[in-house]
Amino acid sequence: MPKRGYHHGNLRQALIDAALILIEEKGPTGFTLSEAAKQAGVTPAAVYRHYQGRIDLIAECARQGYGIFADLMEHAYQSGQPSALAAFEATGRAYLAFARRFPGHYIAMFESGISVNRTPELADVANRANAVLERAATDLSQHIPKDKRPPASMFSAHIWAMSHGVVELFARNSPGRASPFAPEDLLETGIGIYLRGLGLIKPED
Amino acid sequence: MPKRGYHHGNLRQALIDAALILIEEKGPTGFTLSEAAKQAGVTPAAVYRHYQGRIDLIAECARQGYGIFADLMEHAYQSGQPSALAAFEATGRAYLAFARRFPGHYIAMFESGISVNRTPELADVANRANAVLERAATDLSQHIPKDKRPPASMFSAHIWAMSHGVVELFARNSPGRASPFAPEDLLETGIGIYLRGLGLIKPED
DNA sequence: ATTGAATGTTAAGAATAGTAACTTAGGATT
DNA sequence: AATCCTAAGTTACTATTCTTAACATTCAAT
Repeated sequence: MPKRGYHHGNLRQALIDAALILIEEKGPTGFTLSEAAKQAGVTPAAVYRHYQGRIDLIAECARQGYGIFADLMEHAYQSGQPSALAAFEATGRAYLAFARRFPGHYIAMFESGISVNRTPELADVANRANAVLERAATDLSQHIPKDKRPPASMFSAHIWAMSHGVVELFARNSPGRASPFAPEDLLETGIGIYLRGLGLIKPED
Repeated sequence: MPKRGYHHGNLRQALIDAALILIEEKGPTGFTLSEAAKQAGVTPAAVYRHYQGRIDLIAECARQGYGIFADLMEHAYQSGQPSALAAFEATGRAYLAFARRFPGHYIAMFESGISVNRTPELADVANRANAVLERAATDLSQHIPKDKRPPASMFSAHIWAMSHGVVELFARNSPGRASPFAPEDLLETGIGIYLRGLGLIKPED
């Protein structure tokens, strides 16, 4: 931990780190720019040297989050190759694992109200993540007869929706909405049933 | 519209109405208690005669939302009787219809970070909504052989997750995350494939 | 008519967001 | 090495918001 003089040295990232912790603790609503500045050991006004304001700070959290997310999904996809099914399932698991492991990023990305079209850069990295899932879906689609095959983008949208829904409803510590099942199980069984519906895995599992 | 004197007459509800519009426009984060008060034509301090603060105001929006939600789901369920499948599908459609028609309520319920266990009253009404979906799932489950039947609560959790995911990702005007499909189609096809996976509808549809 | 409770308002505090003007440190150029 | 430019902080200030406390008004029941 480098002793800090007048200049911080790495304030830009320190603010992100502080914001991520605060977002995780108190939600994207519940933290103030001043708090993030204090966490980083700096006056509130210093933040404006690096970000346009509070929202811009959250947007950068989201941007970094999408980057990590896309990398994880990509890695999971590769790890399942050459089996299209294994790759697909690993990608699904990676979704939930990311939400668990990077809650601050996840919230900034999906629960903060930041539009993904805020900047072209943000849109790009978000598309990259989306593309991995869609590719996994496309690969797997090949095993469905062409005439009964839903568009890969629809396939991937379904999976994304279920994954996101499980995360939002059951993986966050939403007291009261707790289901008796672990989110991982919920997602795995849900996707399993869905894939069976597409004829991609056998009835007996 | 009654001319307003010193006393408002129905401030409690007027604040809710104002908050719902503001939530819809600017998100649960983006509106201030003062704005809601101004909308209702009253000073900020007056709000505290009826609510403990901003969060409490949002919580009441959520509570009313759950009430409407449960009623709609209940009605949809009844409308599909006596067919378990029709009732189930109507219930699913009602979910999305509610999100579309009452966006402010929906956001207060699911995107505001309000815990459903904030008050016993809130928990009750939320459970009532949940119970409808679970009952629809239970009914439909009867058509699955007992040994291959997933628990109804899991079944309903899957459907809820997919519904919620579709709403969050594709039904809100999330620019950039727009899919080429209408949310209604996405949900209907998604649930259709899922039900097929359970053997509840025939392969040829 | 009087009184009490409910429902407003004004006034005042602390905190926050954001802006402007000033200060310091460090690096490049000479 | 001395100088100067720029990046990155600070302090100081205003406007807005949240929240409480004290005061004012209306309504309804005696």
